[in-house]
Amino acid sequence: MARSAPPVDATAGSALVTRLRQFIDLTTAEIASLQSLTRPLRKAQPHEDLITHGHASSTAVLLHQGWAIRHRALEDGRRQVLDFVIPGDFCDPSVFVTPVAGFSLTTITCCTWTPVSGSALLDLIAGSRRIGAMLWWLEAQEESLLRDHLFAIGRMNAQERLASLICELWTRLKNVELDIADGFEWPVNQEVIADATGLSVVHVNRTLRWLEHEGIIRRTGRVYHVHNPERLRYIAHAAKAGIGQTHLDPEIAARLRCSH
Amino acid sequence: MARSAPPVDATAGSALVTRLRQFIDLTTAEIASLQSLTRPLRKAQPHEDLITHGHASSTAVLLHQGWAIRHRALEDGRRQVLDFVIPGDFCDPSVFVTPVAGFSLTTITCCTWTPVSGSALLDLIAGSRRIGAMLWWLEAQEESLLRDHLFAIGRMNAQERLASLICELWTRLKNVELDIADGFEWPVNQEVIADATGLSVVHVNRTLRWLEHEGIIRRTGRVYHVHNPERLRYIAHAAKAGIGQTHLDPEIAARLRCSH
DNA sequence: CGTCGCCTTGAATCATGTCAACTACAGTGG
DNA sequence: CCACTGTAGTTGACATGATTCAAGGCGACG
Repeated sequence: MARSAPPVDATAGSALVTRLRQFIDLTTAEIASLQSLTRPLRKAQPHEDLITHGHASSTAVLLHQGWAIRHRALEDGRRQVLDFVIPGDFCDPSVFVTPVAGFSLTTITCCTWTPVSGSALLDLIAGSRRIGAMLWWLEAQEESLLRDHLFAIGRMNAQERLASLICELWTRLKNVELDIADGFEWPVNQEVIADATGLSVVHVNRTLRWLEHEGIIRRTGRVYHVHNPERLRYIAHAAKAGIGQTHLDPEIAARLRCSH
Repeated sequence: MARSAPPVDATAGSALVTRLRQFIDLTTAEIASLQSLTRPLRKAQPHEDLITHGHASSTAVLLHQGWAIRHRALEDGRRQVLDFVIPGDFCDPSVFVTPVAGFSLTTITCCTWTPVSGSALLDLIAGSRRIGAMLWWLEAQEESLLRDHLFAIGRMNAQERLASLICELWTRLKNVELDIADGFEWPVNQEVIADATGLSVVHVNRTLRWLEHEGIIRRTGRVYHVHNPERLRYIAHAAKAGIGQTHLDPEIAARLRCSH
């Protein structure tokens, strides 16, 4: 409530604002602050490294458009995709305190993004405690995703892993792209999915076909339609795991409202 | 350099200070601040929940003595240990912005710990930007561990997983208990290890015996001795993965030194 | 019309899981 | 002192989910 914010336009940088506004009323000043995180606006082609594993990375990355992955590889070719980075993701602020990146951040489609330096981050936080808390909250969400992912890979079988990954992405995308209904484009090949789920390409293929055969999802190229959301969530154990629950506590939201 | 801090006594609360002092020169004031995080001092028996999955948890937990695990379970009994919590671990500050815990924090030995509220945390940060950065750094380390763990479970075989877990714990313990040489007590049964590595108890047993048979480790009860550190690190791919690299960047340390 | 990337499928193989039994040891109560 | 119990570690035999290898299909592209 309070003073309601102006409608968000479709320019680059709106993804983070779109995402936050679903949970918090942002003031115009706050929106302006956040929009400052669109400068400088960088464009990247697919398969560009925005952060490289083992290299110094002095800035965090705010993604506005496109898809990217965070991943780490061994010399022998084995690779693990740690998570998928979609518009509105802030990846990863803590780079400020770590001298060397522990992973690579690589685009998989054309992207627009903004590098955010540690000092810019500190200024932003100093300027508004609420924004500081929001950033903190974003990072907590990211960590929560990482834990979900760890559980899935450690203790779930192929079907459950795929189901929970699809569930997760679907939900996250709905937070930043409001027009998403029952389907979304997942612009990655099955090798990437394999590396994300800790499975082999062949088995990912089989399992996707199984999900399709069961009428749980439909696929057209790389567009995934969730045909039976209930069953998908059931298989994914999403009631418990639930990224869907990642909302901001009303009480905390209220606290954010008080502190200026 | 500067004004050197007084020797740390062996009272509860020193674990965090010990850990930080290996990377940063702490002023007496800072040590005092950090020591304030020992009140109230709580004691817990083994198998007590300090945080319960799905419940509200309004405070973070700073562990002084003992071992704990963060874990999450499914109704059907499957469980994943997300990480091991040892003295000096701050677990987990972001609880302040999340209404419901996404995991349980359970002691496995007798512990001493301190609950830290969000406001206490904010006061601490407000009091000293350097301490704020240190806390941030601690959280970054924790996230880094989570990523290592994810890689291990997703892409490594049983031997590599066990090796990297042992490597990790050994290194972390050395940061808080300076008298550790080539061995440490790991006070968990093999079921916990199985849940941490995503393996079955039986296979954990076989793999531990294999590590022992190869002369890489020795075990006496739950005391683990690293007999061939080089080979252990080689198997764990620890050169790349390396928690060992988790040092504070000199440049960043310097920056911390400037900001008061 | 050949090549390339990706998806798909079958068959063989392997790492790991499951089931079940046995050992060792500590505690407890008679 | 013994019998009983429970927890944890250990081991073998077998089952199976997932990997690997290998081949074919299919569309995009030059």
